[in-house]
Amino acid sequence: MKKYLEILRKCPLFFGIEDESLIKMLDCLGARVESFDKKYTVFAEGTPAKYIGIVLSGSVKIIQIDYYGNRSILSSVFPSEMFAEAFACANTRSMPVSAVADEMSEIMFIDCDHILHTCQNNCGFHQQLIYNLMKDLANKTLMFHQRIEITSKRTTREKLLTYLSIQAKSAESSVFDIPYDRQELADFLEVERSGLSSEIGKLVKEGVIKNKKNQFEIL
Amino acid sequence: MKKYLEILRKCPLFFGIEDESLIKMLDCLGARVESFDKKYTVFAEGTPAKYIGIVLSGSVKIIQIDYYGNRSILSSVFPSEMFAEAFACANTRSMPVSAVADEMSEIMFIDCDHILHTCQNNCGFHQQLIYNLMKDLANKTLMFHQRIEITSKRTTREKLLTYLSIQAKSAESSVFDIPYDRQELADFLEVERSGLSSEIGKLVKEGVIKNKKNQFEIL
DNA sequence: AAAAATATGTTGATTTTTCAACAAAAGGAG
DNA sequence: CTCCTTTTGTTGAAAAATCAACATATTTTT
Repeated sequence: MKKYLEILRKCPLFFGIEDESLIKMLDCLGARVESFDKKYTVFAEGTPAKYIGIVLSGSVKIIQIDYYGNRSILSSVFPSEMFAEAFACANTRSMPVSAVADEMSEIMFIDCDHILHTCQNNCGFHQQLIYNLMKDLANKTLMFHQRIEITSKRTTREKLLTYLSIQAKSAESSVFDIPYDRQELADFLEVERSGLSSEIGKLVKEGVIKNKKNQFEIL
Repeated sequence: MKKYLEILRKCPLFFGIEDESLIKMLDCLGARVESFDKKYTVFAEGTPAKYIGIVLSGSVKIIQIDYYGNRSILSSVFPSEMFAEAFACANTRSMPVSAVADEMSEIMFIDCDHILHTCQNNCGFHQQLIYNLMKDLANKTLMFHQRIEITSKRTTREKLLTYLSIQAKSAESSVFDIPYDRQELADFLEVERSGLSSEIGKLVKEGVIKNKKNQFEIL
C-alpha cells in the first residue's frame, strides 16, 4: 500500500491523519485495490452500495442511463478523489449510477461499514473518518448545486457558457482543459451532441471563446 | 423549547438521542427559534453559511435565481427536516441558494460550529450529531440524483411523468399531493409554466393521469 | 502506412420549447 | 357577495433543440 501513500494523503477521507496511521488504518479497514481497463465498469447501476471508491490512478466517470438509453454524465473522478461514498454511507440498496473507468485505472475500495462502526481492535480513528466523510459529502452537495446552475439553463449556449466560466474560475485561468470529449460534454450538459458542436463553432466564430479539442479559452 | 420536542425528535440531526439529552443539548448548541411570515426570506443567496435550519412548523422552499432572473426550485422543506446543512458544514462563504417561507413558519437555527467543535462543557453528543449529519448529507445526495433523473429528461412530458412516478412511489399510493403550484412545479422541473399546463391537460385527456389542483393520480 | 473504428462537424427537416398575450378560474379581502 | 388579485389554461408565432444522415477529421489497430 505504501506506493499509494502520495495519492491517499491527498484524499479528503484521510485529511488530518498521519502517514504512519494511514498505513495501519488501511489494513484495519480492509482496503483492497483493483485495476480496471479502459471502459470497464467499476460498479454497475442497480447493485447495492457497500464500498467507497478512491481513484489511485487513471480516472473514472460517474454516469446514469435512463429507461430510453439516454446517458447523463454526473462527474469525472480523478486520483485522490472519492466516489460512491454517498451511496455507501446511505446504505443504498440499488445504486442510481454506474462508474466506468475512463482509462486504465487503479481503484481502492473500502467497506463503508468498516469506517462507520468500530472494529474489534477499537481503533481510534473512526471519529476522524466520519468527520471527514461528512465534510466531503457537504462539498459534494455544493458540486450538485453548481451542476444545477448549469443544467437549469434553457439553451445549449447558456449551459455551455455557464459550464466554461465555472471551469475557468476553478482552473484560475482563462485557458483550461475539460475532462470530456464532445459526446461526454453533451451528456454532462444534458444537450444534443450535434447542437453542442455547432454552438461551439458559433462561439468561436463570434470570438467569444477559442477551442482546440478539449482545451478552451474564454476571451 | 419543550413544545418543539415532538418535531425535533423526528429530525435526522437528533436521531438516536433521548428526549432529556435533546433538551439540554439545544441549550448547549445555542439553538434559537425565529418566525417568518409567508413569502419572507429565511436566508438569502450570497450570504455566508453558518447556521443549520430546522423547520418546526410551516414549510420552506429552497430556490436559486440566476443572472437572468430564472428561478429554479430545489426542494420543499417540511417540519422536522433540515436545510442549509451542507452549506453550513462546508463553511460556504456565499450560499448558492435562498430559502423562502412558504407559509407562516417557525425555524430553529443552530450554529454549525457548535455541532462540529466540542464546547467548554465537553458535552459528549458531538460525535453522534456529526454521524447524524453525515447520514443526512448522504441522503441529500440521493435526493440530488433523483432530481437529475428528472431534469435530465428532454421533454416536459417525460420530466413530468418521471417526477410524478417518483412521487407516487414515495407516497406509496397512486394518488398523492405535490407541494408545488403550477409555476413552482415548472421551476422544479426546469420547464415553461404554460407548456407544463398544456402537457398536464394532454395527459389528463389521454387518460394517463388524473389531476385536481395539487392532487395527482397515475392511472 | 493503410485500414478500420471512432469522434467531430454540418445540414435541413421535424418536434418541442419558449415567449407573449390574453381568457378563465380560483382565492382572498372587505 | 363583490371586487381585486393571483393562478391556471390556451393559443399561435418564434426560437431552439432534437433527430437523422452524412462528410470530414482524428485516433487506433493491424
